[in-house]
Amino acid sequence: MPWLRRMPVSENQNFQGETNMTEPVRVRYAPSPTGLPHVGNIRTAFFNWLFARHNNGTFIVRIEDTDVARTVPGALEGILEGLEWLGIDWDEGPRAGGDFGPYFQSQRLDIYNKMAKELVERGFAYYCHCSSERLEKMRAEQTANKKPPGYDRCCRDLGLGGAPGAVIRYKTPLEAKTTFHDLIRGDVTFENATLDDFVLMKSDGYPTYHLANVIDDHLMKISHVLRAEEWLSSTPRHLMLYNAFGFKPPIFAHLPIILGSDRSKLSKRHGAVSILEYKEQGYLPEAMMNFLALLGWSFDDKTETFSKEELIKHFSIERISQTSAIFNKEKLDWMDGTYIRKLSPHEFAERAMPFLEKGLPPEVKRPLDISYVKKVLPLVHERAKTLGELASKELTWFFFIDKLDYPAELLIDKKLDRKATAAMLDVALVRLDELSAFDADTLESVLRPLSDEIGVKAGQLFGTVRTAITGLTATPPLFQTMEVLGQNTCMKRIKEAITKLKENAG
RNA sequence: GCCCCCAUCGUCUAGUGGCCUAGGACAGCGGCCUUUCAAGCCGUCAACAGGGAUUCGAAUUCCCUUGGGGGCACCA
Repeated sequence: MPWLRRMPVSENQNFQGETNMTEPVRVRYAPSPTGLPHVGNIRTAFFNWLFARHNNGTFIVRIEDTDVARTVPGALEGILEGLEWLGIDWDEGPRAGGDFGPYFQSQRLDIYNKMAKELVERGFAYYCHCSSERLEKMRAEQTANKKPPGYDRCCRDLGLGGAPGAVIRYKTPLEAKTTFHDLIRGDVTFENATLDDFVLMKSDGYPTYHLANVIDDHLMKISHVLRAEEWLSSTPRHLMLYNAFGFKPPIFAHLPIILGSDRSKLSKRHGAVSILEYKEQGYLPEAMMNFLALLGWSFDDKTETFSKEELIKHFSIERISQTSAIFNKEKLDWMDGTYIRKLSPHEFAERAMPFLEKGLPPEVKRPLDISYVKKVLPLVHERAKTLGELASKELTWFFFIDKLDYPAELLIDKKLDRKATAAMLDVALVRLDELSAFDADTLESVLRPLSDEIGVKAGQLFGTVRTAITGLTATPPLFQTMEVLGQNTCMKRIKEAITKLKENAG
């Protein structure tokens, strides 16, 4: 009975990940509320969720709030908001409850305390009275002498008792190896001698991640631990703890890390790293989900588009890549564009509205005129990569603002001069004034022949009118744009353009 | 410095000894369409890090080198 073992093990430990499918799949996402929900973290949560859903298992959110100093107010809410935005729901955890709670580690302190003490009593751990100053100095010397930094085991055999300021350390076996089977990386072996006596309980009475995560994963009956690769090197420590406690370890799978464009771990300087930033920028959650799924996982040699249901259906750990992946924002943009284009006009309007309300200049009257917006939106639907950029100068401002701001030169075609341009607009103005209908077809039937009449190419005339009407050279189709803008606005803007040309003529 | 992981187009990847003169996608480039911009369609550029070994045969197996990443806290 391993539970009764009194001395640290010294024989080689082998932990083969038995895929015992008779046990229910229970996986967890265990964020620490120390900052915004990083896309890398969320991707880990997402893969856990996919694995749970694929196997009809349970997805648990557990909050690892054991670092009092680093806890950030609002971080927890942000993390949950990020999950909810993507449509990742959890069966147990904050707000959801469950039979294995509490799901906040800060509320489980007595458990960790009791179990850590038990480890001390049974000879697997010991109290350490070393001050942080001493440890810092020790580390500095080790680094200076190019030695691997690590606790020098000063208190290991002193048989010290608990005291204020003391910590509990694990008595790492000095010999032998720890081997385990990782579902993504195969067998991984560490020499125990390369591991130091790590801290289990901090002096403030909180457990370290190593202790708390092992105890909770066991108590919460976690079957598989899918976590980022940065945890790979602390897995042997966890295994030693499972062994010391006599717990059966879960099956491990260490996910590839997401990198920034310079191949280092994705961080702030690479741009947006919080999933909520993407929400605010108007990316579609379903596109984000699809994109994230393909960062480190693939289905076959050609499928790029997956609905949530398809992802759940096809997801498997075997198809997770072993290689870290660079976050390719260009591809995200493309994918988001494809999802936007698939939206029905109604749904597009529905989802775009909040972004227009937020992003259009303040002088535009709120609330926006919905029926007008619904006329504008189809013209920009296939041009937007995100909902957020819908409310940009380039895409929609000119539909809503009163006064256009652009240089007169923009009106003038390369092969024409200022005078000819003004003359062209003069004629156009007259023709448009005569119109009783102002729809795209009518407009084309009037303006297209006009170019012949004036002796310019259609594109030259249209280009100048386009700029006069929108202040831009790249816009949705001219006649449809004019139809939406209406006769009055178009006439007014052409007049303003003519004035602009004549004013600066000298 | 020590430990661990990884290595196919610029990027995400397919590829589990012969189907590979290496496939797809994004980006790039060229073209078509066209009133501009998009979208769409067609085409094109572009990779098995290097060296050994195993084998009739290696992107696929093994070893070494190199390169990249991660870890080495009273942080998670």
